[in-house]
Amino acid sequence: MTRRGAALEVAVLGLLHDAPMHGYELRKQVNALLGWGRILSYGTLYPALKALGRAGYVVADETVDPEGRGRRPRIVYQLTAEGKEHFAQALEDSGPSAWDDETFGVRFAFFSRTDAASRVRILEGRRSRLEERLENVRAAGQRKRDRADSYTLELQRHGLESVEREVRWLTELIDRERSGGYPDTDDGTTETSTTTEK
Amino acid sequence: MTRRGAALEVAVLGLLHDAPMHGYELRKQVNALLGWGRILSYGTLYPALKALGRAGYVVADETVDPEGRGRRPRIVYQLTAEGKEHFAQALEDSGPSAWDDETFGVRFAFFSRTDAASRVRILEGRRSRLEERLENVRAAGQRKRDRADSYTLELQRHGLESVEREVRWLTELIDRERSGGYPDTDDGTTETSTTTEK
DNA sequence: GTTAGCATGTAAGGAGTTACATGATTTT
DNA sequence: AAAATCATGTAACTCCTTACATGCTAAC
Repeated sequence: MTRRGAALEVAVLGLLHDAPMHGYELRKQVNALLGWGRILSYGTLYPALKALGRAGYVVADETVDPEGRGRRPRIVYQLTAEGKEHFAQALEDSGPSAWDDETFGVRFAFFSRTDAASRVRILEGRRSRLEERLENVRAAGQRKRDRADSYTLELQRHGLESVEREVRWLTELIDRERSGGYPDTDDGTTETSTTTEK
Repeated sequence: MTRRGAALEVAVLGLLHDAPMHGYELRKQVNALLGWGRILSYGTLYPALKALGRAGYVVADETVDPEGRGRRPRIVYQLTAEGKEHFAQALEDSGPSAWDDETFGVRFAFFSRTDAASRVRILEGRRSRLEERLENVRAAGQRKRDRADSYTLELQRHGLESVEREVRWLTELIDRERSGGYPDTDDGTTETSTTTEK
């Protein structure tokens, strides 16, 4: 299956895994994570939270009056055990859906919770995806059927360079992963045992 | 107005302006233009062409049997006078909608049909948009409420560098536009000094 | 002769935005 | 006192993808 809208779900689950939060705060964190232009609206977030609740992955606690004052009660969401389980499983998925433009960033942001083997698979998958694109664009550049004024060419040149740059970045990261450059994840949630065989 | 789905419309109109085409060919050209990942489906293209037809911007000619052989008739679309008019007007729009991630590339691709003043406005608008983003991300980096493991940091660093790189690219292009055989007209936005600090 | 590419569409649905609606709290 | 920001949602709509449906033509 690997549904398409997985990016938001993973982001929300991951952030709530870090710490329980209410919607307003969550939105800001998600925007920082997905960031770079796309801004998540409440019209997406709240329904998504409800769906996550129906699925049993989060629970909504209406925290009344945090400190003694008459503060408006805010609805704080937190992960259930099922939610943690589901998140862990989502992080294991290192297939094509993890290489998408939209998804990759989020998956990368939670790499410290992802096992090293999956990390390398995702990075390599992403790299081949980009190399494939380069291949196509370069091939298209050969056969001259397409429009080729100087601006289109300039745009293509810049795009090509950007992608090449990201490929080099990925290569560096892969090398670093292989040589164990990153400190190993040691948060409490080390898939202690039993869990999740497919 | 400035509808959101303008990118596809401008792309189609612009490509048909270059030369009449049938849908299948058009799709490939649009993909080359919008390219870099997103692939346009027929489910989007054909309804869009119908809508453009209803709006009076294109006409569909069913070319029967191009050469003598019993070839399947293909439906060739071409711009009407209204379509050309509408396209020209769309190219004049150098407001915020032309600075979007999705739109900017398409608008840039048709710069050779855009007048020089609009070109500069679009490039500058795009640049300020990106600089605004940099500002926000850098500010967010200061206050340490957000998650900050090494991977998130690495992602942010790379994103920052990419955007900075695009800003430099835009600056080069703007300089080139200004010096490129264009007498310094009184286009209102004279920031001859002051800029680029900060 | 069968696979790959050419060619044109429709129907259903997903993912998200905008605009609407409402009100409390904090800062200036 | 006003403005900004906090806080939570709903309804309508748009853009686009996926999957379906159909059939021709070129190449291997």
